[in-house]
This record gives sequence, structure tokens and C-alpha cells, in this order.
Amino acid sequence: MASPPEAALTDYERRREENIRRNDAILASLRRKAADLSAAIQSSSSSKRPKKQQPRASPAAAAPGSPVVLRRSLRTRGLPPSGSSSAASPPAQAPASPPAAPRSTRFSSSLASAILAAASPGSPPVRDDGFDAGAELVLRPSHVRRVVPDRILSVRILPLVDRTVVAAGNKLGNVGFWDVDEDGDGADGVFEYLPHRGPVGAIVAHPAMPQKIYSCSYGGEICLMDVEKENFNMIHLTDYPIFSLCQAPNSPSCLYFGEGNDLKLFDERMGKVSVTWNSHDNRINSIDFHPENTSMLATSSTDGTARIWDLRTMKEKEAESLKVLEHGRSVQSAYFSPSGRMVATTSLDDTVRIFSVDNFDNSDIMKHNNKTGRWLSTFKAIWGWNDTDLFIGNMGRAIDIISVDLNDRSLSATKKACLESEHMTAIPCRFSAHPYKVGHLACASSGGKVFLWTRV
DNA sequence: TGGGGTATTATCACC
DNA sequence: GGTGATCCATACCCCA
Repeated sequence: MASPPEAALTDYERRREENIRRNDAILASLRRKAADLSAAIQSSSSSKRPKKQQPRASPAAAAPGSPVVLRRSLRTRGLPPSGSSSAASPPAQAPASPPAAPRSTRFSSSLASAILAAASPGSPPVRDDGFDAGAELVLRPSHVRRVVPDRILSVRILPLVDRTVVAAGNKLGNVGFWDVDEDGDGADGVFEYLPHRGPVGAIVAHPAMPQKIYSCSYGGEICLMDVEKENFNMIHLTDYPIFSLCQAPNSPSCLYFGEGNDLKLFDERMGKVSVTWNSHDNRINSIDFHPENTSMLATSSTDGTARIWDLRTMKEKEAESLKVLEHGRSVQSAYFSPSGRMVATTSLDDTVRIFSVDNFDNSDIMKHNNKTGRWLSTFKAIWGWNDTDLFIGNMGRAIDIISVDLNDRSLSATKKACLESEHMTAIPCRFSAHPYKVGHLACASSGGKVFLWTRV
């Protein structure tokens, strides 16, 4: 696959700088207007809190008085992509435009300051503390929210020690944040933006730098959210879809992403792609680093394989992997267990497979119905807070917990429990485990809803 | 061998 | 409560 010409990238970078400056000016103006409106709303209302669940409205249909910024992509306006070398003149508005129609104006105060306050070097993610997922998880009715419209493709609980903020990206390019009310005082909120022009394949944030929230999209963008300014800056644009994104565990500014069939490294400090590995024969659906060995990573692909790589020995062309894990069909995910001793894959061949990293022949296969069809996001089994629990969606609007047991000579996986709730009104497709709160499990559906299971 | 056609599947807005 | 629209997945089948 060819990359965009270098000249186009530098041209793009120049325009990007201009766009950032222009957007800052627009944003400053909007913030003044929003502040005026906010003051007007507060003075005319006895309630100081935003409504718990405001009716969702498209930007064009938003209520008068809402701080609406209508973002229109170049594509929808029939213009060439801003990164295209054929673009004759700078676009009127870059895709990294001001936020569209936040559903509340609280983010910039309480939530943003909480995220920025958490920016001190993060403590390592927590591990199991004797938690029994099958018996202790519950879904409270207050822990269900529509976070974005339409189908969610990516969900991530931000790495904040004492707060639960769920970010979700959807098919339309929206990224929504749900600041969960955990005290029951009604102080939660949902904030919605439109930074992308295509489906949001992944959202990541590093525990050591939770204020830097990156997202990627099938439209070929990688965006970095500026939490303080509450806007998104496009830091990379390509003509090819970006399906997956992952941060290096020891270097949060090193972004590994799957651009079509290629695995690429974007170094944010350099502001460019520094390495490209031709690693798969089809789209890369997931990228995950080994938690201890920071040069080892796992990828999964629609080419029917999951592959384990050693960055130190990878060659750019026809890269050779440490191991190829063959599946009967497309592989949707390959994730290392919290200790790094195992890898779990989810495939459209209707299996979840678990492999020992020390000996990949030591493995087990679980049959699991992964036929989600066209309207649902595919299932991806994730690890919980220990090396025994795997969580995966179930077509019966439930969560399957697979229990894994690894010893020196054998590895076995069994279905341990099926979590069901009357409040789970849709099929949970994508999951995220809270990095600091054992038992806080977010799952996202194809209707834009997020369900947050918590500990009894 | 590869391109076109199509079956599959759940959710929600609208009536 | 019934129903049409969704349509950036995927795999399979068939035909050129």
C-alpha cells in the first residue's frame, strides 16, 4: 500500500497549523458566547445542574440557546480531503473543528479539572483483589446512558483513579463522554463531540497522561483531544482508514495504529509516522502491547490471523512475526492478559481462543457465537482484572464470563457465568474495564447506549 | 481468481 | 406495539 506523498504531508502540516490558529480564534469567540448563554440560562433557572438526560438533538435541531457549532466535513461538502495533494486551496474548515453541540457546558469546569488534576504520574492499573465477577457484578438502572447516537465501535473508561468517565466513539464520527454519577447525587453528565468524519475505531488514553485522549477513525484521522480547551486537534491524516490504535506502555506519545493492512508508528513529538510495517494481508482490527515486555505486541486481522511481534526484530517490508495464530475466519481482537502470560483472541469462526505466551501450543478453544451480523459491532473478548476472567458479549443481551486456568502443562477455558439484567436493553458488543476500579465494567451497544456494571 | 450479488443480524424512530 | 430503514461487515455462492 502506498503512503501519501511526503510533499502532501508537509503541505498538510502547514495548513494544519493555520487551521489550529483559526479554530482557536473561533473557539475563543464561542466560549465567550457560551459563557454569556450559560449565565443567561442560570439566571433564568432555579436549577444549577444540567438536566440529567437532555433530549438528544442533532446540531441543526438543537434548542435555541445551546452553544451549537455545526461541523461539516469536507467530504459532505464535496471538497477533497485536506490532506490530499489535489487540494488547491486551504479548506474553509479543517476536520479538526470546534466541538459540535456539547450536551452540557460542565465539561470545561468540573470534569476537565478532574482530568487535568489526574495528570500527575499515574499509579499502575490495579489487579484482582479476590473479586468474583460472576457473583459480584450488578447493573443499576442509573448506570445506563445513551452516550452517542447510533452504533458504538469503541469504548474506553478513562484512566482516572477516583472517577469513572466513559468515552465512546460511534459510526458517525462522534466521541461522547459520560461522567458517571457514582455518589447518587445526580451530578453526572454526557458530552458529545464530532471530531471525526468516519467511524471511530478506537479511543486510547495512557494512565500516565490521562489528559491526552486520542481517537482514530475509518476516515483516516487520528485526533488528540485538548481537555482544557475542550476541542480536538487532528494530528494525523491519511487517505486510508485507521481501524485500530494503541499506545506504547512506556511511551504515551508513541501511537501504534493499523492503517489498512499496515502497522504504523506515529511519534507525536516528531509529528509524523516514523515506521511502517507491512504486517497483515487485510485490515488490522486490534493492537495490544504485552504489559511487561514493552517490545512485544499482538495484532489481529481480518486476514484470519493474530500475530505476535517483537519490535526489536521487525523489518518494515514483509515483517516477520514471532508467531502466527491461524483462525478459520477474521480475527477481531488479540489481547494480552493482565500478567502477560496469555493472549485471548476472538474470531468470526465462532471461537474465543486462549494461548500461553510461553508456549503457544499450550492453548484452549471455546466455542462462542460471534455472528453479530451487519448491524452490530463485532464482539471482542477482553480480560478483566486478573488472569482468569474474560468478558465477551452474548447475542442474548448478556455478558459471558469465560474462566481461564493456566498451569505449567495445560491451559483450560470454561464458561463461568452469564451476566443478565433487565436494564441491559441491548446487546453489549464492546467492553472496557476500569484501570483503577476492580468491578467497573463498561459495555457499549449498537444503539449508542453504554451500560456500566459495578460491584455489589 | 476476482468481482458482483446477497443473506445475515438488532435497534430505533416513526406511525 | 408493529414496521421500515439502516447499509464503511463478512462470507459465501456463482459466473465470467
